[in-house]
Amino acid sequence: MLTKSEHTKQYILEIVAPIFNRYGYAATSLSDLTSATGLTKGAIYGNFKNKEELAITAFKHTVKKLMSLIAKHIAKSDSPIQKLYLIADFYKDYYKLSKTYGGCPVLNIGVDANNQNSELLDKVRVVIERIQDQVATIIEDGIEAGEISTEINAMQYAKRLDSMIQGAIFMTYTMDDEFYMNDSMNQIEDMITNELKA
Amino acid sequence: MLTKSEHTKQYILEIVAPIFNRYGYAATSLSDLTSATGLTKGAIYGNFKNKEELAITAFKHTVKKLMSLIAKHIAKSDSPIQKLYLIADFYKDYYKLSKTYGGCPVLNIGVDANNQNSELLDKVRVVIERIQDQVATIIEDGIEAGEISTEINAMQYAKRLDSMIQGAIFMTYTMDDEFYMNDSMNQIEDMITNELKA
DNA sequence: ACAAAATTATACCGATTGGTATATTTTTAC
DNA sequence: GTAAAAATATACCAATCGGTATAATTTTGT
Repeated sequence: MLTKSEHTKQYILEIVAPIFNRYGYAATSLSDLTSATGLTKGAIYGNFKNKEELAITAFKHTVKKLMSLIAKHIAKSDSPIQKLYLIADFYKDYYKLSKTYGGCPVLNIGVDANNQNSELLDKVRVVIERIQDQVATIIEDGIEAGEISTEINAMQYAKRLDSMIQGAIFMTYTMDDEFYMNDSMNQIEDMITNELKA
Repeated sequence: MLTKSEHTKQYILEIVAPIFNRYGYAATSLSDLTSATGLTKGAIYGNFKNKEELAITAFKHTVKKLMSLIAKHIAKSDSPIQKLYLIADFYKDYYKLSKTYGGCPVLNIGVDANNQNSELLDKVRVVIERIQDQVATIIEDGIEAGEISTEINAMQYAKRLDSMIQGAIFMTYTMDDEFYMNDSMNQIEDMITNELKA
């Protein structure tokens, strides 16, 4: 059974994570968090050392949820190349989905933390590397399974896909226009079909 | 001849623009600006109505400079398709270049202003649309000149290129790794050669 | 050179910032 | 049920926030 403070901790994260994600670290004040949670500074500082630790934990909290969702989506197929198509498919709904969490944490916190909060930036980098490793592993599995051309450099291709996805997320959010996400995912599907397929 | 306040205004923008660009609107305080410029609040508020107007003017200031640089680079050729190659070439040096200005203003201010400062966000959108219009015009010129396939939807392709470029900028900055920019520009060059060319 | 005008510096405003010490309340263990 | 412990609320801290009124300085036109 979870302790009382463990419940409060989760409750705080649930409320606070989208706020940090949406407004950024500096633009989020403690009073924003107390008024959103209905708790006082005493409760928050009793559960988190300071604002920075809270922001870092909140970032991890959101990433964990989103990673779990995409993992579940990818699991719909055992075929490596189908998993790649499923990644593109997942991101077609990503705008609506990530809005729930205050936007894409990798994009938002990545830009926000750059030249600002080296600890947070470090966490973002770790997440990006983990995502790319997972995609690269899928590609390597596809090569081994004979589904994907042996000419493909798995890690390079994973980075390329990641870069395209992040660009699509940025454009979709900034212009409030899903064209970018849809077009980019169509492009990625074409790449899988025309460049990756063995 | 420029008036005294016109000189001061330009001096303030020169110093202040990279700071807003790097740290974002909320994380930049007036005291950051006074200590960086060596001026006092009196001087700054004598030349700009408030912090927001200063941030907006600073954003326009940086964009104007960068747009002028890329325009000069593109002007090296009269051929539309060569202009597209020159755009890719320009961005190969963009990381080092934009660092001088505190990063890419479209990316940084775009993310920073989203759900935060609607006036600034609006300016970012205008800039993005202007850039895309210019690229689309080059593509259309290329189609008319018989250099580019008539199958190409100019505006759609301009948006696609823009999205890829912004993704590369984000990844390059966040990971502090120019691989992303180089790889994306190579990819764009391949697209020009294999998809666009008539 | 001098007065008028424009520009910049100083001093101050109330509000808010992140954070803490302590008091109060709630939960836990027996 | 009660005392100890844990968790939350309250009250307060110095520092800083954006902004302004006014004083001092500098530039301008003659």
